[in-house]
Parts: sequence; structure tokens; C-alpha cells
Amino acid sequence: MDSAAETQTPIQEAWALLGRLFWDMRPRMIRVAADVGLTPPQLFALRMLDPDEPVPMRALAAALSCDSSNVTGLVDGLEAQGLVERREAEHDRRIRLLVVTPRGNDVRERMLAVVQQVPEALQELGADDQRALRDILQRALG
Amino acid sequence: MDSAAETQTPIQEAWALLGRLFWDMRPRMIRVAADVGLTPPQLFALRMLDPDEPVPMRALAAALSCDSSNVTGLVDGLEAQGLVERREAEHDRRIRLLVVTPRGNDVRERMLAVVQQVPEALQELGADDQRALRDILQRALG
DNA sequence: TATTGTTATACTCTATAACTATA
DNA sequence: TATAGTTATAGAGTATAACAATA
Repeated sequence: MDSAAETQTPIQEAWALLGRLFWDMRPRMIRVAADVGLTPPQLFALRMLDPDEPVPMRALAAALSCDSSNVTGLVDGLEAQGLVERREAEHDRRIRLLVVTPRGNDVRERMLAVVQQVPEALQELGADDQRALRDILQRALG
Repeated sequence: MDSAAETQTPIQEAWALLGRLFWDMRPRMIRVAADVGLTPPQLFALRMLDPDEPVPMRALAAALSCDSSNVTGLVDGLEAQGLVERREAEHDRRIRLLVVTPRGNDVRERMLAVVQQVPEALQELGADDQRALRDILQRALG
């Protein structure tokens, strides 16, 4: 049994820890969706919409990594609750633009307030670690 | 308009960046599930099982944050493919223990090999940043 | 011809409630 | 009585294929 073969590199260890961190967010996501009257997929859809800029159905399907026929149903659900509206695009009448209603934006903001809550484990880091974490992630993703 | 009110703290920025990082993993998860012949929920279920230690259905339901009636269906699917087996527990005959078959473990390993792949953005970090990231996450989660 | 979105279809996911077997 | 798991049921998610409208 070669123990060296099973030794993870630092970044592999980091990735595994991040996996745990995000998996632990699952119950929170399920709960907040229910709290605002949405299913998790509907929550993700509303999350991807832009309150300031109408989004074509097509773009939402791409953002959700799913088929456009699926988006039809998700948007039907959101529209039935008055959270989004379909609007025709002026320059291309094939396209339906998704507009977040004021009520939809209210739900969206309440949902985001929970989703964006920093997990306790990260909040308990020292100020130096918190800044270092941000800096490293900005170098990687920024 | 008070711009200070919208300024994120370092850890809030970090959390937002992590959210992006994980959302970007979605297509990969959907693809690897299809590649090994599973749906995403089935993949998560197989992921949570322990190849060395049989897991009660109940524990799997808790790990997946879902109802136990749902686990029945997921395990039915995995069992139909010969990836897991239900076994009775000796000390308590109400409990069904889930055993990963050799074939199930093969699928599981192939799936993990993809899931555990470190995203390119993190791989491109310098060695110092990679170690620092691991160290910080270990302090937070370890 | 190609693209956007919808519909028809089939299957899976999911929770609730009622049930069986066991403790 | 309480717990582990299943079944029945209903509704939502999902992709594929076929379609209409538009480009």
C-alpha cells in the first residue's frame, strides 16, 4: 500500500474542503426556497434573472445548464406567482424577454439575503484569513 | 445613495466568489452523471455511500437532506443497475444497510475522479496561494 | 435554412400520508 | 409507542422529438 499515492496536494485538499462547505449549504437552500414559496429549481431560475435587464429564455436555459423546454415550465411557475413576466423583444419577435416584477424582486432579495449569508465557519476566521481568502479567490477568479 | 452600505466585507466577497466557483461546476456534474449512466440525484446518493461501511437508508436520507420515501426510489434505481445492494442489519431487522457492489464502486471511483478534479482557476494559482488556501480552509473547517 | 420558444411525451424526483414490520 | 422503510399519490423537474413562428 503506497501511502504517497493517496496523499493529496494542497490544492486538492482545499478543493475537498470546499466541496464539504458547499454540500453543507444544501439544507439551507432547500429551506429558503420553501420559505419564499418556490421549489429549488425555481429559486435558481429567479436567482439567475437580472432585475435591471430583461433576460431571454434562451439565456436562462444556458445559465441553468438545462433544456429550453424545461425553462418554459419553470417560468410558467414563476409567472403564475406574478414574480416574472414574459415580454416580446422589439428587434426579434422570436425572443421572449423575462422581466422580474416588483414582487419578484422582493422575493429575490429575501432569498438572496439568505443565500449570501456567509457560513459560520468562514465568519469565525480571523480578519487576516478573511482578507487572504478573498485575495486568493480574486486572483483565481476575479 | 450610500455606497458604503453596498460595500462588501472581505469575507462576503470571498463567499460570493465561491458561489460562482461552485455554480460553474454544475455542467460538469450533469455531464459526469450522464457519462456513468446516472441521474444527478442518483450520483449524489452513490457519492454519499461508503464502499467500506454499509450505510442505513435512514442515514442516506439524512445525508441527502431528503425524505426517506425518496431514498427508496433512488436506491431502487441504483440496485436495478447492480451498483448497490440492500442487506438486512443483524441487530435490528427494521434497518436496511446499503452495500456498494464492486461494479458500484467502479462507477463511484470513475465519478469521483471527475468530481474531485480541481477547477482550472484554482490549479493556476501559485504554489504559495494553493497552500495558503488549504491552510485557511483547514482552520475554518478542519 | 436556422433559431426561439412551446407542446407532447415519458420518465425521474420529491414530499405527504398511510401502511407494514420491527423494536 | 416509536422507528425504519415501503407504497400510493400528486405535483414538479427533466430531456427528446416534433412543431409553429420568426429570422
